[in-house]
Amino acid sequence: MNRQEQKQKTRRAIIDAAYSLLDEQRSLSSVSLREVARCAGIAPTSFYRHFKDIDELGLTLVDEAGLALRQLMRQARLRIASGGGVISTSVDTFMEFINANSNVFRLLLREHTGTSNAFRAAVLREIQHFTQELTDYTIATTGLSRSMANLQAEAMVKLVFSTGAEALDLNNEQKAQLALRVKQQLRFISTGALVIAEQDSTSKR
Amino acid sequence: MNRQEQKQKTRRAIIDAAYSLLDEQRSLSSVSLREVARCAGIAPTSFYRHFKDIDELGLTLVDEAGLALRQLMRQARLRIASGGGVISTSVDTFMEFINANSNVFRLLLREHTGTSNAFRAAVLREIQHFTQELTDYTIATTGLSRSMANLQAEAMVKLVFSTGAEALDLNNEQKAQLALRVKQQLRFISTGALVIAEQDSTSKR
DNA sequence: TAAATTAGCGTACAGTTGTAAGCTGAAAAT
DNA sequence: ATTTTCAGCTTACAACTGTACGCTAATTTA
Repeated sequence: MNRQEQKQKTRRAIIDAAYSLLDEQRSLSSVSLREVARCAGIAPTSFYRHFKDIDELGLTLVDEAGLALRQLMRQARLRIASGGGVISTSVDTFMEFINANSNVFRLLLREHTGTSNAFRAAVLREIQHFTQELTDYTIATTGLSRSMANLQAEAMVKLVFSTGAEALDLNNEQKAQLALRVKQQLRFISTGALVIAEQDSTSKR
Repeated sequence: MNRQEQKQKTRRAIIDAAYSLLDEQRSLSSVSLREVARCAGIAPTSFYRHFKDIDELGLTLVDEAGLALRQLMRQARLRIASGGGVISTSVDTFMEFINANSNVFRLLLREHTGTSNAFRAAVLREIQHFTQELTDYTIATTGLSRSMANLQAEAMVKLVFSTGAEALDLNNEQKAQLALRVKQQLRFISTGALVIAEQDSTSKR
């Protein structure tokens, strides 16, 4: 085996070890370098051959998590194209993501309100990316103004993330009920934005 | 001075010390018993005369923070009674709270998505309390059904908390803009809920 | 006044942490 | 074939953690 290949493999082992440590009870800031190293099967000091800090590893994890989210969005768009309501399909996709990658989503949630400025900023960037794409989609499909579409998208993303956080602690049946609730709530936002946009445009004439 | 009084005073010192340590960079789980003791001006072991754990202290903090929130809600209701829109007044009150008690709000935010089940549950209870009162208020002022009012209130609370989290990192001007945005978004929800409720009732006839 | 209670302290210990220093052996470069 | 590079190791250390144990001095109780 190549030297570079071997190094990449170890790097993967470190990243996977970190993910596996991020269960319900642990956050990035409470995971120690030695613990990660132990779990990855390397000596503590070997960690430095791959990352400068635990923080550098953390940023890598956030980036990977963000990438997973973006892939999720693409998947959702594909499903919409092949029929099914926008809201319903998006929520279902999101919920599936949370189920399948709960540790990844938990990471984003925790670091979103976490103690590291760098991590917070990184997560915020990912969420804004998320919002941006939803804004564009909204403009294209509803003809709303950019500012209105952006307001609507932002509200929706915040609501969905907030609901996702709640879903993490629930069983499957409760998750299904929660999904129904959030779909209805998203319809409130979408309908409200539409009505208010109409009001604004007619009152100006 | 009484012995009990003295003990209460020290207990306060411990609690205040913990709050003062909870700045942008620290969370409850990263604050050590020794650190709190040091900051409160007592010996590490004296901590145990007041709390069994660091966790017991944490729960006390969450409870106090929740109480502060409930007081905030009462204050907001008073202001609404003396004129001013419900939404606008509530958001302004909330934003003032975040400004004046940022460490308290940060505590709630962090522990809401944090690593301790007990803390998460405690924060969740406070938020549900918050939602419940808004639901009742909505029923009383709009005549919406309980289920619709509850959906609306839940969405609003999640949106406001989410926005509050974002506001923590911003300067005053940005906060003001954010407040405007969230007010508009809340109107989306309120209007949408109303319209959909009407649609539902007419379609049934 | 004598006895009991107790808030707070000092000492101590075992366990953890991050990371500095230098070694080894195998892969890569010359 | 020889040298260089470098991923991973072992050892080591100082700093920090939670908390057990027992003492002290002051307040409270009897």
